[in-house]
Amino acid sequence: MVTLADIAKRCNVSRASVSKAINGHSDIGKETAEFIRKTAREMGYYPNATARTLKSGRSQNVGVLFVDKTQSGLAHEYFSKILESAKSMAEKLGYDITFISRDIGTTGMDFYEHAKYRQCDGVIIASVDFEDPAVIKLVNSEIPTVTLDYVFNNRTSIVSDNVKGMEELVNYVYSKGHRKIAYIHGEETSVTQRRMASFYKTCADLGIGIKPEYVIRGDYHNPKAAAIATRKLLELNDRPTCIFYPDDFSYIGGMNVLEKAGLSIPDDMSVVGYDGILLSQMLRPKLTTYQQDATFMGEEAARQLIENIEHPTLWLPKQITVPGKLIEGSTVKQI
Amino acid sequence: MVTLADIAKRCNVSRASVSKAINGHSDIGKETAEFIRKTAREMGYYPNATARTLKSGRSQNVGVLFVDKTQSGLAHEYFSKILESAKSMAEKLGYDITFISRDIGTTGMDFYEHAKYRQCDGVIIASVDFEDPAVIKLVNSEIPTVTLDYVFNNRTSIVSDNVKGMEELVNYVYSKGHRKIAYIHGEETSVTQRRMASFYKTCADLGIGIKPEYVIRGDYHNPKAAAIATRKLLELNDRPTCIFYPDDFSYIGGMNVLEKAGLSIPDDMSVVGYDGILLSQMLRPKLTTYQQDATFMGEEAARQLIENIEHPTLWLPKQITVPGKLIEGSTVKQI
DNA sequence: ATCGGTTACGAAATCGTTTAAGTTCATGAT
DNA sequence: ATCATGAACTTAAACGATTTCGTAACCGAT
Repeated sequence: MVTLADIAKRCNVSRASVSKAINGHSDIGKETAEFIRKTAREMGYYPNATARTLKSGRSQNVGVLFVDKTQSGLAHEYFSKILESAKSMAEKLGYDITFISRDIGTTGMDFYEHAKYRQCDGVIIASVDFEDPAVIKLVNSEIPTVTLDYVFNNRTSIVSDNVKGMEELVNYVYSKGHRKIAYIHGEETSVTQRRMASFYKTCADLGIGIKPEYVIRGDYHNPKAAAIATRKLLELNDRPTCIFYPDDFSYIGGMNVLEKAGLSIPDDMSVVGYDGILLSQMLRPKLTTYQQDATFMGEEAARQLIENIEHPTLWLPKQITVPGKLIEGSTVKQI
Repeated sequence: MVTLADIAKRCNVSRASVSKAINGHSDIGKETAEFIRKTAREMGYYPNATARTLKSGRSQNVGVLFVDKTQSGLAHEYFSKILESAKSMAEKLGYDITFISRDIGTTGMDFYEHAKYRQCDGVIIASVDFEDPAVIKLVNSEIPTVTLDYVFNNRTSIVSDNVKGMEELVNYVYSKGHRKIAYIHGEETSVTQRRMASFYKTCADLGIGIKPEYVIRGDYHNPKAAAIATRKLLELNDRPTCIFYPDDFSYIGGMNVLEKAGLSIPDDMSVVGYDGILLSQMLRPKLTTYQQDATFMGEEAARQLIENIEHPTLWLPKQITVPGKLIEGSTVKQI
């Protein structure tokens, strides 16, 4: 391994000068610096992140917390897209990405300790139980963090605009003539709360009442739960004319139930999803859904976090709401 | 931050003794060690991976190379499952996971240099272009590596048993009476080669000839390509009775074409997929497919890599073939 | 009393880099 | 001629751990 000392010896300068040349500091002669850099290249030098981190306290490494309650975190297109784009952006800005988990090996480290152990400059938090004390400890620590789809008031957060999303969907199906709208919602999370509130409010603003039995609990990314909920809706005397699913993937479960019941989509039942995953646009009929801009969210998370890391003084917690867009498929009939 | 020195001072011992106590070395008194550990706990000490790595040369960190030609790497359930399970296993064994990419920031590091820069103890390589010189450089370096679904003769590899998978699928549809079998295959990769070879061989063994026009190129994870290929097959005078798709996801494209053509699955056309992703079991009719054991593959990759890292002397390159299992859905008709 | 062998600990070097605090020397101002 | 200034380097001390070697103390055996 080529070290600064090797280059220093070859160039007849001190290690300090080599370091300065490599890092482009100002107090080094232009020619000397160039000569040193040229020699370094020739000798096949590349820096040692570990030594650099130890001395400087900065690792150029961001952690990601991506714990998966439902075992579907990474398998979920929405989250994997966020991760993928956050990774690309972080790399573009010169940072690597390391997964932060609890309890690596046998050491009982929590998230905060793990992040410190690896000297992460910051942490991106997504798809976790945000009420977990370990998550709260991390968020309240001195380590910069950015949360996705959850807001802590002292931190920057990137949230998909669930209010607007739900509003647009409701308005859309309303414009198609629907008044009896059912909503199969996901498990109790802040995202669900926001969507539900927006659902109720938009309906109220439009002057449509929603029967209590039209709002049923399902689960995100869970076609089976959606199937069960769909069956319940079909058993009602006064059936809805349109069903909102927790997300595109869970809609598959509902789709099967509807087809088995001999109901054609959208002629006998209209449906909408949420997420805008690739699959939804491959199904026939194409699903009407609200596409969240996961790519932008991931990029923005990385950008904001690194901004916070590199300019801690002029940083203020921001709440960034990312709009998506309604994708008009063919699953909502004009009535 | 609490350091070894702080603990040493508090305990009135040397830093060396603290290190020994923490790491459970033998040349330290039992009681002293216990006392030191207790004090360390009280003081809220946790080690600094960076310093440890710098001195010891071991980072307890493995890199993953997960480059995405098709932009679908992480979005692909198969690969995200592999990653997820490799991550869990690595963590269980005391290792963290860092993504290794080319060209972090503006430095022109290749994969090998990047891995060295971060002092990765080993690298898991999946879903990349294995003929990329940068990948080959990494694989031929002194850094332990494990490859997934690709074999280098000097390295351990974990490959899904594509030969057996294809064989079982062909035998299955043969047993259902099919003789005119079409195969829409993925892009040219070693996996495709293996599946194709097995497809032809199994058909030959069964004594069925395959018309050249029954074998068409599609793409992995690409419903549109599958749709186009499916249309071509439907235009044939002598249509196949069963179509093999590159994978479950791309089958969606074919499914739409078949339905639009008024062909019912499996009554008018039988189909099989590959992968066994969650979606395939949610569709109706349930897709007949070959489920790859992605979870085991990821775990095994981590296990093997860490074995190689920790016992380099008694290590030999291994090629581990992981069988999957046929999932009998309802998309193949008995004829 | 001496010797060899453990056991338990400490001193000090080391990993590769960064950086605060000098030092040297030429330059220009007074 | 003197002195402040600044550019260009060097020195040396960190950063937090690990690890080799050394040594003191104690044990039992001769």
